[in-house]
Amino acid sequence: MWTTRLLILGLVRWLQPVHGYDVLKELTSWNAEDWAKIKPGSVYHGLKKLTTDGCLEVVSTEQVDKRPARTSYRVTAKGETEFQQVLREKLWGIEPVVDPFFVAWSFAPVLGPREAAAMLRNRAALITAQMRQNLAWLDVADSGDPTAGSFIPGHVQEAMRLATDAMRLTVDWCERVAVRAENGELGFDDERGYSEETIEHWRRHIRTLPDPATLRSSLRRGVDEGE
Amino acid sequence: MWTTRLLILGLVRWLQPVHGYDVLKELTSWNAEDWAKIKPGSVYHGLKKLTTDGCLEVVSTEQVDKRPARTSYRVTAKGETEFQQVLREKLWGIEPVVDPFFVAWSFAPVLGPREAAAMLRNRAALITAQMRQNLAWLDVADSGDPTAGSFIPGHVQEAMRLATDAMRLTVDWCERVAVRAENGELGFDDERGYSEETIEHWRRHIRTLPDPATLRSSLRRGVDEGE
DNA sequence: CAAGCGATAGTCAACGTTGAATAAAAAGTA
DNA sequence: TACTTTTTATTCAACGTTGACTATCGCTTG
Repeated sequence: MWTTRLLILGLVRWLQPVHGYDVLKELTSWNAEDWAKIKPGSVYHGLKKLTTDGCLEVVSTEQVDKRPARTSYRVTAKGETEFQQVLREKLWGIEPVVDPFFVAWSFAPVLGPREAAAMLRNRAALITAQMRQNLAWLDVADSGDPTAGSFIPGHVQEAMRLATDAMRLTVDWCERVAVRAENGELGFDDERGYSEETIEHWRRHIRTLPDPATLRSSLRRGVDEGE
Repeated sequence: MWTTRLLILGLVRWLQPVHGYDVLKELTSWNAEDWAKIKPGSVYHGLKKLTTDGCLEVVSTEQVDKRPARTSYRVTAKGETEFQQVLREKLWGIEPVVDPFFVAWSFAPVLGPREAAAMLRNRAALITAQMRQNLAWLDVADSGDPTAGSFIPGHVQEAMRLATDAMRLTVDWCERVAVRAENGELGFDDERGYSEETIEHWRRHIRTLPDPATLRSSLRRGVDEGE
């Protein structure tokens, strides 16, 4: 994906000279593994690919003691051009967003009206919880004393605000559609309803919300003294 | 991605017995290449993988004349179990949505306040146009005479409605943030503004909206007689 | 009637992604 | 002090994705 490549190129450009692990740490502090689905293995591959493509160059390969060698990179002129080019191509264009939920939702009629409604209400609850975390996060970012600065750039805060509003929308949608499902207005096959126990069974197998502590740790960097 | 696998499994389950090309055609009629980012190559691979995993089985391999042989599939008991299992796992759980725009947006400060504002307004315009197409689409689905039926299932219509509302939200966000960017409230570096010409240059290189005809053809199946 | 084009039906090599493995130092803990 | 866990730093084989390719049939169009 271009997202992986742009993210790496942009981070090297910003932090240069850097080695892979530092890029990785920065990405982790951005929580990018979540919202950009980028994994460690891809970062190292990306750095090597960008290098063979002439967008990055190796600054040094230092070895301290017996630890693994660290290779440092910096962007070349070609890399800078590609960065500017791709950044604008992606910002000025539009691209459909894939919400994996709606892939599964295509087959929602299989659930039948009762389970579908229960599922949607469960979803509303989960998303509401996430939304609250976002709101708390934005609260901290807002009220962080402006001198020390809350290290969360304004444009990132705005992105978070949009995400939060989108969640609110989704929650309302879930509740509205749950009602429609129950009322048989979506044409779901009534025969296939599942018992309360089945639903409880599935509910138990669901991954819970990401640990609030995880989220907070990614925040720590900016608000350490805030507690 | 699990989306590819579930989509294929679900479609074979629904259309069985089917061969690859028919699954492909169905996916195309769903416009799935857009909203699920699934490509032909992946479909054939997916069918083979699901077969070696014991979720599908080959019904027949018929050869008509000298045309390429068509392999037909049907789901096994194991496949049915996996379908039910995965479907619920994904519907009852939540998973972060990746909006590639926000990957690029991370580097928005590079644009400077002027280009950022112009970019956001351009984005608002593009998304507004898409939104109008969605609204027109929903209009047709709504007013399609209920006897012949508009062949667009209620739950799909609802999904489209949410997507449309999310677009409205995004458009407002773009316009609001454009103003903030211009007012220097986002801390973008002022030095890096780009001239009108540069902006015009980039604008010219941007992919335009998907051809309305494409969208309409995916609709044809349901509303052929509507024109 | 030949040429061209789209639909039919699928294969495959090249590429990107990812989980797992490696391995040593530093930090925590009993 | 001895033990375990975490952090540092990266490699790699296995797997999934994708664009490009093959090849035939049927339909239109000049």
